[in-house]
Amino acid sequence: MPTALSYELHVLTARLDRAADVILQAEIPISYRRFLALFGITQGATSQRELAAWLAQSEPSTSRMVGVLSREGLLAVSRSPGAGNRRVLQLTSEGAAVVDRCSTLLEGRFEELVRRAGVPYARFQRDTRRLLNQIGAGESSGPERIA
Amino acid sequence: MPTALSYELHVLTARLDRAADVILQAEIPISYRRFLALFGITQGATSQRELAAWLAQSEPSTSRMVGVLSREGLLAVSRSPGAGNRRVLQLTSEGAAVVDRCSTLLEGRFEELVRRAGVPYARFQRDTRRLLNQIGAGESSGPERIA
DNA sequence: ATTTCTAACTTACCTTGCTAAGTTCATAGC
DNA sequence: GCTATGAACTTAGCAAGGTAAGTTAGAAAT
Repeated sequence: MPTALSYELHVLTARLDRAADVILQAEIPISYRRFLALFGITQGATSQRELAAWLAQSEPSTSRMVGVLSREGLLAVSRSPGAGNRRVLQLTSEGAAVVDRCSTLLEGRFEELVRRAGVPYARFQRDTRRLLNQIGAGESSGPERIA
Repeated sequence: MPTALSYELHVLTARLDRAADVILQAEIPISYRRFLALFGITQGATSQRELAAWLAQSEPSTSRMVGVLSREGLLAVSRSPGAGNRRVLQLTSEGAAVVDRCSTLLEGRFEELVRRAGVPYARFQRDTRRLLNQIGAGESSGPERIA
């Protein structure tokens, strides 16, 4: 897929991620990826498997991320009896504060970028979602499972 | 930027990359990232710095990738006298064959996905490029420097 | 009650991204 | 000729992605 578009999409998201990292770390020592994991919990992911699906990543990666965030005191991990081997994920108050602060820092930044680029937000979003649905067809994972 | 769109873009490119990996490794033991590095050379990158710019990634990452590809015999690295510390990158015949084969495997796959999703390719590409130009404003790197 | 199955999670190991701090080669100034 | 500067690349070390294979807790089957 060295089609120009596919390559350009890759570069675009790589740059967006780095930009988000820079914005966050100017104020809080947290990476965008870690913020996203915490954010997923506020979006309804309550187990590691659900969080992995929301983040669209593998379970081992999510397991490690949960370990890191929990060791940093941003996340509480517990087991609820009678629920198999499942872990219950909850933000600590510190974790919730971090999510709030980060959300504020990033709030509107992307919309502003899209506006300055002269791209109609709704249209680009619709196109992106169509592609997501198309490529995700056949796989049951993804954010729609939770949201 | 936990804006829905920014998150969705991230998920989309992650899935595209994995899909490309699956397609390639079904036939050739090479990752999409390695293919992309080789492909960059066919697109005009002749030094590691240029390749890093084309791949929109850091020079150390590119340095390591070049080392790997050269150790695998896909890439020839040489110095040309009087050119500073610069390395000249060239595909070996095996490397060129790999690029050809991979290009064929991926050919049209992305366009097909876009078509099936009902998204107008040209429009989505134009939008993506506008966003790229906007976020890249101020940075001189990127494919346009070479292509 | 013990065995078996399944879901959820972990461990081990590798790839590949990044930054910060070195190294190397050629040129420019003295 | 010798030193300073700058460009290109490397080394070291960490972050975070992936797969394959292992573990654990409950449910199901006999």
